[in-house]
Amino acid sequence: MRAAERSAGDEPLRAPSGTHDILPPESAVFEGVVARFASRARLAGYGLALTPLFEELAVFSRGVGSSTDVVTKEMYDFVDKGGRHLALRPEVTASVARAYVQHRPTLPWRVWYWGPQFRYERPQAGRYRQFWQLGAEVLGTGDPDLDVEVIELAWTFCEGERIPGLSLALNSLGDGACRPAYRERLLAFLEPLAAQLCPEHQTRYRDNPLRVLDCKRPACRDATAAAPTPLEALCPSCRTHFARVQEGLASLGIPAVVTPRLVRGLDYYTRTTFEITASALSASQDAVGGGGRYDGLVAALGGPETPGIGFSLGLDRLLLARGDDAPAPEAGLEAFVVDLTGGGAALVLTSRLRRAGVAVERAFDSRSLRAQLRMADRSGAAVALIIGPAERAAGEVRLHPLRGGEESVVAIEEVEGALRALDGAGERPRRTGNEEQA
RNA sequence: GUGGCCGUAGCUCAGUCGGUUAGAGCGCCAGGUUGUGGCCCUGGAGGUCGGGGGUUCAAGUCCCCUCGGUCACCCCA
Repeated sequence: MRAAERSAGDEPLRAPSGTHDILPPESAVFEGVVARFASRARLAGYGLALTPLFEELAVFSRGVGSSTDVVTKEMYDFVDKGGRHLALRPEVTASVARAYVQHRPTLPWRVWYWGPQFRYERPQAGRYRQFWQLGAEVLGTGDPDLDVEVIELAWTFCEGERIPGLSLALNSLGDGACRPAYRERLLAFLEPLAAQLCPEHQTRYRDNPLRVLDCKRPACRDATAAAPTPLEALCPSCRTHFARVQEGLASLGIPAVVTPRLVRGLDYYTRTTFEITASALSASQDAVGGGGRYDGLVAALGGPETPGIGFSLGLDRLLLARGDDAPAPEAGLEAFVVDLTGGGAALVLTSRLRRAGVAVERAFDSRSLRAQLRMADRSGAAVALIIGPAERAAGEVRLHPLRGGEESVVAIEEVEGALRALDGAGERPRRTGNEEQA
């Protein structure tokens, strides 16, 4: 079945598999989360970085690592009309590092971001082909205090979003000094056990032995029960760094759980790595976010040796973990214009009010008064502004409160003042009956 | 990539052993009230029963294929 044939059929068009529409009113929840993250990030000195949704393939193959699943099987890559080999971004950290190399802003450089990412995987609950992330990255300092600060931002933000059952896993993977030696040691350990590993890792363990530690299949779990962990192989400076990160987290009251087998799927991590999980998510997709230090990434992309650390949070999963409390938000409308004279009066009045900063809607198609008032009621507006032939002739507007109150008539030039007055009065809850009668 | 479950109206679903013109609730539209929303009442619009093939006098219902959705494995956010 060719794609062309498939789309030529007369089946209704729908969003591609693994993507989903985020529409009102739920989209307002999404919007709110992003806005709260933005303000937290700003407090900590981060600026917004908007990098392209697609990059040269090499940004990811060299940045993320050519043996990772993300790069080998999950990338949406394509050749454009100019023959460039591009890929939709499967994550953002590598893009940020590329942007740093390209523009060389002064260090330390703190940026936050949000936007969609793409991975070609089989969709399931909490896992999409286009998914949304919030994240932050800091380049230019290897100070462990920064690790603490970055983890704190991720952690306190999740807490602030009232996600139930949060926990924080922490590990250190070592650096350029101790990791290669550890890798050899692990390989030597795995070599004689290869036949006992799960089918997938029987050959793959050579490319990326650390991943075997993280494999959830019983075969690998049993075979590696006694395997050395990166933590016990840390060199002195990595050990000191990790100790200070733990101290710092403790001093802020952040409950990190040291998890020696936490590996994570991207190759660029060095030293500190962490993952935030939520018990409300299904056991296998319980990560709402994760991150870590990547002191070699910038150099791998052709820049100078520059340490860095960051994290990203899955927006879709954040919302999923928080449950369906999606607070159907009000439209926020102040007024709804009901025009019984053909619509021209509404056209002029809504325009005038909107220019004055009043949130206002109207009906179209010259519908009946009853129909227009029904729309006004459902719109959530506080008041209907009725213009019939009589009002129009007199240069007036009838103010009809929709949530209780007395109807009144004002000169059309004074509508804004009257709305303001009503708004002021509404601040003291005055229930004048009229709502919910048995 | 592998496996389980599910496809009937915009939404949630019913549809008996295969049997007449495929139903309900919600939503939407109109009217009840010639200028007053919600509640109530009446009426209306809206369906390739996912698609194709087969069995049968007869298929929403049984069989095969296919497409789509969903959940899980794997991996990750």
